[in-house]
Amino acid sequence: MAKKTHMVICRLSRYLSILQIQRAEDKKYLFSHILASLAHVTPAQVRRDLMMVGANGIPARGYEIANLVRHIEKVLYASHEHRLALVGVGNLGRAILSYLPGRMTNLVLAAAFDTNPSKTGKLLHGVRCFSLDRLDEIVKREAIDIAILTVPAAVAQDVTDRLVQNGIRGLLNFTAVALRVPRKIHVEDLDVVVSLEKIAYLVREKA
Amino acid sequence: MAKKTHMVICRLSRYLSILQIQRAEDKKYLFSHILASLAHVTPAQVRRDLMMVGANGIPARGYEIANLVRHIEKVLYASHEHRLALVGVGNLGRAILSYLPGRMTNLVLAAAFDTNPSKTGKLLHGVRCFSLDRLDEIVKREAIDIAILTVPAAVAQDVTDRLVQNGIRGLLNFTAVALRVPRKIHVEDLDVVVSLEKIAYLVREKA
DNA sequence: TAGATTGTTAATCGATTAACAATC
DNA sequence: TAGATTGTTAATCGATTAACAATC
Repeated sequence: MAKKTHMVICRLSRYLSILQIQRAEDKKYLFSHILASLAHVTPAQVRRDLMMVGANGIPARGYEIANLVRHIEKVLYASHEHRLALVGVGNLGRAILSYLPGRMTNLVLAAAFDTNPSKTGKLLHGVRCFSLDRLDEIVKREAIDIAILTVPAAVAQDVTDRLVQNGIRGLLNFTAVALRVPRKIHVEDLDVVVSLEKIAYLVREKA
Repeated sequence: MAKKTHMVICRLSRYLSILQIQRAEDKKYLFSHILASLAHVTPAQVRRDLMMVGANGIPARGYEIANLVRHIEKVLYASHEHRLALVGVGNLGRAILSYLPGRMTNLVLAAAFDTNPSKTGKLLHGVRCFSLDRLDEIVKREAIDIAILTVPAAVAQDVTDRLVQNGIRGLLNFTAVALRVPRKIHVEDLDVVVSLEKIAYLVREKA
């Protein structure tokens, strides 16, 4: 299967939520141009994305929704469970902890880490919080393979190194730091300030 | 000036923070390949980005840091102030409110909105929180042109419509909803779940 | 000058778009 | 069949990479 870019994954995720609504309304088939208008993309884009995941439509009838959902879920959702850790239970970390549960399929928040003793040992939104000292031990024990990094910038690289050493393979980085990781590790940067600066830039340009 | 993509803006932002550290260490000039290694990109990439913002280097000496900072800031930071509103002071909204102040240049958080009466009227991290009923009035009065959307998915489109009607021109969308907006409005989607699903997908693919 | 840098140019790669033929 | 859809193909566009000439 070909590589999927962020945009494709993002669109597939969007299609899926639309399809589930359509299915709830007892529709069996859906035309690509209907799906396209609901997801705000072009019909051709929809068809290409769906071909990519291996789903075929029928001319004059469209795509079978149940079939489509199955195909998209196969690509989007892990066949096996991924186990996640959140490192850094500050304001942002807590917000993510409260937001995620129930919104993911086959992605399990298995642990949270923080240095603050007032947080460790507690259960936060159903997730056990451990001391950062125990990172190595817990990451291995819980077979965690993806981490969400919401620590202060100053310690971001150190924490990353420890995570990588203990077998982490994917990283969602909320810090503004350019993390240095081995090639095999996938890092996704998500900086709110950068996004806002980009929006401000585009707003000025379009004016 | 040509269009700048998200990646360019992201890199420029990264260069800037590195340059400011270098300047603090009293360095006057910096070679592109040094900057490149610090930002984890190729030297050619750095040079292209810097040419794009109109900065010129000197062979055998490199780029003058002060000059460079000026050029990047000119592109990255607004010449005039942008005023932001945050709509939806839930867990995520609060986290963003606490995170942003002091991290932005020429971007001012002018107001927050929520329906919950226990939050309205208060000052949250230095930002006044208003009732959602007063959205139209306040957005106009405060000349807000960019909004951060952290409301529940169910009301996202409604709130967006009201924001657009009152002159918002850029939108950072944290909801999973595909917002329908006029062409002139720039929407940036930032969905944590989608990012995690992408990471999980890439982790599986690389395995 | 020699060496290491810079800016420039053409080539590559990926994703998107547009035009077309095939299908029910 | 006719009409509206689908899959396929070639063309376009943008960003990145690689190779080169110019500069201090």
